[in-house]
Amino acid sequence: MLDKSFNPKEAEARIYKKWEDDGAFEPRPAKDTDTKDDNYSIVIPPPNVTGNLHMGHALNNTLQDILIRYNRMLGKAVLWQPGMDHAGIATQMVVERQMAEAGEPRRTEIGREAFIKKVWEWKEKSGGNIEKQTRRLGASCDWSRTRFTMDKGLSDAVRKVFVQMYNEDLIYRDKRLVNWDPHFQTAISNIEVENVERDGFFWHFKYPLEDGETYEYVEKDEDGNVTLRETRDYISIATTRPETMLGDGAVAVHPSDERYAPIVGKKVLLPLAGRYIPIITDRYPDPDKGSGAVKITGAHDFNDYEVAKRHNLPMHVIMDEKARMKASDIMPEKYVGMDRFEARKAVVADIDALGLLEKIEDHKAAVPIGDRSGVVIEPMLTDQWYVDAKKLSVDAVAAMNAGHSGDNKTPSSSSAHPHESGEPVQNIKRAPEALTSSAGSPVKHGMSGGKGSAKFIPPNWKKTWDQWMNDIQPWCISRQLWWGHRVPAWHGPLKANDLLTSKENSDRKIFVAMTEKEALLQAEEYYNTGIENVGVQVVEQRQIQDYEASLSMFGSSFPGSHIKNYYIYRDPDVLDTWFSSGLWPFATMGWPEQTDELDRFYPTSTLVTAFDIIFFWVARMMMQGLHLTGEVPFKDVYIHALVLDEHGQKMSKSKGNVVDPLVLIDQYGADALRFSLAAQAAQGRNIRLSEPRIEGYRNFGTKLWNAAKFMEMNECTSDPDFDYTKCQLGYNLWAIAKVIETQKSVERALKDYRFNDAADAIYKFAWGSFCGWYLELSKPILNGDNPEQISETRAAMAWVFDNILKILHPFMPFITEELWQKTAARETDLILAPWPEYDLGKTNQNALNDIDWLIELVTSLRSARAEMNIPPSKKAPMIIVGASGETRERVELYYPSIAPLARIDGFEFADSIPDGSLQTIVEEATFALPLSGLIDLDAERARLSKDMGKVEIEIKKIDGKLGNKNFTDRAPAHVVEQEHTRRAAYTLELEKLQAALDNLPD
RNA sequence: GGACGAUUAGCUCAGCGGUAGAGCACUACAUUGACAUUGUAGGGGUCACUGGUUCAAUCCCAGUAUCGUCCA
Repeated sequence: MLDKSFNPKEAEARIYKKWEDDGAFEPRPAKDTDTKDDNYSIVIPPPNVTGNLHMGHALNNTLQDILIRYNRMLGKAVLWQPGMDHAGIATQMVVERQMAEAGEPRRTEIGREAFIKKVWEWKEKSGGNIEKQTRRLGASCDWSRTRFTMDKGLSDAVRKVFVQMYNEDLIYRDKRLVNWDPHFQTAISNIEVENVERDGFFWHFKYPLEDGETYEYVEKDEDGNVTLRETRDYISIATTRPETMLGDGAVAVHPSDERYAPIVGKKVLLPLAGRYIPIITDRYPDPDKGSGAVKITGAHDFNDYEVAKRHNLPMHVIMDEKARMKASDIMPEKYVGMDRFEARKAVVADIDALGLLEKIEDHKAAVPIGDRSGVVIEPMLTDQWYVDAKKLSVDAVAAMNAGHSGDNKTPSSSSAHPHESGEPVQNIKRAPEALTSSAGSPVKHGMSGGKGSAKFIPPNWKKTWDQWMNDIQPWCISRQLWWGHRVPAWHGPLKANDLLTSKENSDRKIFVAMTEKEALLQAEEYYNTGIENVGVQVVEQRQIQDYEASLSMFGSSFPGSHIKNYYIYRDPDVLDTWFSSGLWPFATMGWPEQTDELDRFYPTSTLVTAFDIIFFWVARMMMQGLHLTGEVPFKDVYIHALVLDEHGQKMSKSKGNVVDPLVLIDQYGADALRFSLAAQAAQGRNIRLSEPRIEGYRNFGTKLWNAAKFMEMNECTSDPDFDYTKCQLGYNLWAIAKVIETQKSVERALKDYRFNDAADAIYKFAWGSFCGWYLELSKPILNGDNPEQISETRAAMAWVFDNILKILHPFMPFITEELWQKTAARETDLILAPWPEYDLGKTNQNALNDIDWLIELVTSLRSARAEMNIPPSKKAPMIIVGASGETRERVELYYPSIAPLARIDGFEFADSIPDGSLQTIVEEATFALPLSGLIDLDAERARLSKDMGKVEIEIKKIDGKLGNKNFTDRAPAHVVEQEHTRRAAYTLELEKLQAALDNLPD
C-alpha cells in the first residue's frame, strides 16, 4: 500500500543512497558496438572548495542532471564528472581568517609549508560541503571519480602544461600594469574586478609653468565666438585620484586642442613633488571633459599606462604592496607610509595650501573593486607571468566560428567567394570526417582552425564571445599567494654578458622545469663555463636577498671555496586557479596519460554554465583544450540564466536576498525545486525565483502520487505482456497516443535544450490528460462488469503511467523512482530503465478523434450548466437532435463515461428539442438537457446570444479575409482552404445557436 | 558613449507570419469520490509606441521610449 503522500525528507536520502550504492551513477561498461554517439559526458563546472550550494548551482546542476539522466536512459554510457577547484584567494582567505579567530600565529609567521599543511587540514575537515549539498538535489554525478584541482594528477598536469607552454613561448614573464588587490596583496585578473559606480570628486589642480612662463588661454563656444580670454601661468588638470599626482610623468592634451597649443612641449612644475614634467599631445585626453588636460601616471592607471608607453614616459611606482606611499627618489618624505586614501587627503590639503586647488566637483565614476576582497583595486606595475592569450585564442575563435557557421543569415556575399575571409569553411551538417573545403581538399589543422567545432546555445552568446576574444589581453596567471600550484620556475643570476630571452623580461635567468632536480640540471648546464667548477643550490628567495645584502652581489663564491657557487630560488608565486580549471575537461580524465576515459568521453558532449563564466572558464577551457589535446573540450555550450530573487534582483549576501536552495528542498522537496527551475529555464531569460510556483510543482508530485493510489485501488498494475498496438478501447488508445506524443515533444525539446518546453509537455499530459481525463473516463470501465475491458484498461493505464514515470524521471527523479519501485516488481531501478521508444504510427487515430469529441461535449455541457447555475446534483437526460451517424455511434459507445462527468441521466435521439431545455452545440448536433423550471429563460437567451456574438465576430473576420482578392490570390491555397473550412464550421454553429434560441419559448 | 536583452492577463513569464497561452492571484460552485497539496466553470490582453515589409504583423525590419545587464 502506498502511504497517504510522498515524504521527500525520508525518501530522498534513502533513494539517493541506493542509487549510489548500486553504482547507478557510474558509466555503464563499454560495448564493442559503441560508437562516439553512444558515449555522453559532461564535466561539472567545478565549484569552489569553500563554497556552499546557491541557487545558481541548483539550476546549473539540475539542468545537467536532466541531460545526464535522459541520456543514461537512452542507453548511452554516461559520465558526469564531478569535482571542485581549489580557489586560491578564497581558500587562503578562509583559512587565514579562521587562524586569526583562533588567535593563532599568522601565515607569515608559521611559514609557507606549515600554512599549506593547515589549508589541507581545513579542506579535509570542512572543505567540500558543496558536494554533500549537491547530492541533496539528486545530482547523479559519478562521485567515485570526483577530482580536485590540487590533486596530484591535476597538479602534475598543471606543471607539465606550464613547462610545455613556456617552451613554446606561450608563457612568459613580463612587467605590465596589473590589477593589484592591496588586501590580498596579489595580482588578480581583470575579470575578477568589478567596476562599481560610486560618488566621488573631480579635483581641479593648477600645475604652474616652468620659470613663471605665461600664455594666452582662450575658450570658444561652438560657433567659434570667444567666451574667455585670459593670461595664465599654469595648466589646469582634473583628477579623481589626487594622490597619484606624485607619480605623474607628464600632462597630456589632445593634439587638436587649440587652448593649449601655445604651451605644448613646455614643462610644468609638479607641485609637492618639485619635479618638472612635460606637456605632451596624445589622442587620449577628451577636450570636452574637465579642462581637457590630463595628468599621466603610467604606473597607476590603465589609460595612462598606454599613453606613457606611447611616449616613453617614466612610470613611477609610488605605492607598496599594501597600497601605502612608498619611499623613493621622487616621493616627498612627508607622504611615505601613508595609505593611499590618507595620502589623497594630504595631497589635496597641501595643494590647497599652495593656492593651486582650483575647484572640487562632484563626480560619479566607476571604481574597480576586487570581487573577493571588496577593496579598491590599485593598478600597479609589477613583474608577473603571462599567457599569450592572443595566440591561443585563434583556434578557439575558429572552432566557435565553425560551430556557428550555420547561424549566418546573410551568406549572400560569401556564396560567391566562400574563402575570401580566410576563415575555414565548414558545413556542420556533414560528418566531421567529411569536413572538406569546397575545393575538395581537407581542412588543414593548426592555427588556422579546423580542430572541430563548438557552439553556444542560445547562439547569441557568440557575439559576446567574439567581442571579448577579439580584444583579448595577455592573461596574467601568477598570483602572490601560497595556496595553489606553485610556478615551476627557478630564478638565478644572469651570467655576465648574457642576454635575456624575450619571455624572461626580468633581471634574472629563469629555469622552468617539472621538478627541482631538472631545474638544477638546467642551471648547472647554464652556469658551467668549462673552466671552473660550478655548484648550484636551491635556496629560499629570502636567503638570496639576505645574501645579496651582505655581499652586494649574486652568484659569488663563498669565501675560501674553490667552487663557484650559484644560488637559485623557486618562484614564490602560484598560478591562477583558472589556469588549472582550464584543464578540467581532460585533466580530470587522466590527461596527459592517454586513458580509456579520454578515449571514450573526450571531447565532452555538453558544457552547462552561466554567462558570467564565459570568459573566466569557457574561453580558457577552449584555448587550453584545443592547444593541448588538439580537440574542442566540448561540442555544445549551453548558457543558462541567472537565478534572481522574486523582485528580479541579483541575489547577493550584501543585499541579504539570498535564497538557500537547501531550505527550499527541506520545504518542498528536491523534485519540486528541480521541476520549477527546469520549467522556468527558457532560453535567453533570467529566472525569478517564485515560491508559489515551487509549491505548485510540489502539488504536481502529490497529484501523481494520488493517481498511483487510485491505480493501486483499482489493481492497475504493469503487465509485461501488454502490447500498446493491440488495444481496443478508445480511452486506452487515446491515452497511449497522447503519452507517445508527449514523449516525442520532450525528446525534441531536450535535444534543443528547451528545458521549459520539455517540463511543460510532461506536466500538461500528466496532470491535464492523464489525471484530468483518462482516469475519470476509465472509472466506469473499472467499476463495470466487462472483464476484458477491465483487464485491458488496467494494463493500459499502468503502461501509460510507467511511461509518465520514465519521461518525468529526469526532472523529478525521487518521486518517480519511489513510485516505480512501489507500484510493481521491477527488473531495474527507474534511473537505469530504458527510455520509451514507441511508434505513433501504430496508434489508432479514430480513437483520438472520438475522445477529443467526447472531451468537447463534456466540457460544453459542464460549461452550459455552470453558466446557468444548474447545481451538479441536478441530473438530466440528454436529448440529441440532428446527430449524424458517427455522433450516434459515439454517444452510444461512450455514454457510460459521459454520464457521470456531465451529470447526465439517460439519453435519447429526437427530432425536436423539448421546451425549456438547456442547449449546447457540438459539431453538427444539438444536445439538450430538459431542465424546465430550472432554466432562467432570459439568462439562457443571453448566454446563447453571447455565444452567437462571438461566432459572428469570427465569421466577420474570416469574411474580411475571403473577400480580399489579394488574400485569395496570393495566400497559400491551404491557408485559404482553411479559412473556408473555419467559416463553414462557424456558420453551422451559428445556425444551430439560432435554432436553439428559436426553440426557447417566448 | 558602445554592445546585448527585455517590454504579452493583476503578478511572474511562455509563445508564434494566419484562432493569444501557462502558473499564481481573482470570482462562483462542489467536500462520503485517488487527490482541498483537489475538482468544475468563469472574468481578465490595442501583445510598449511609431513607421515599413507582407495578401496577412503580437511575431520580420527600422526608429522611439522605458527598464535591465555587460563593456569603456
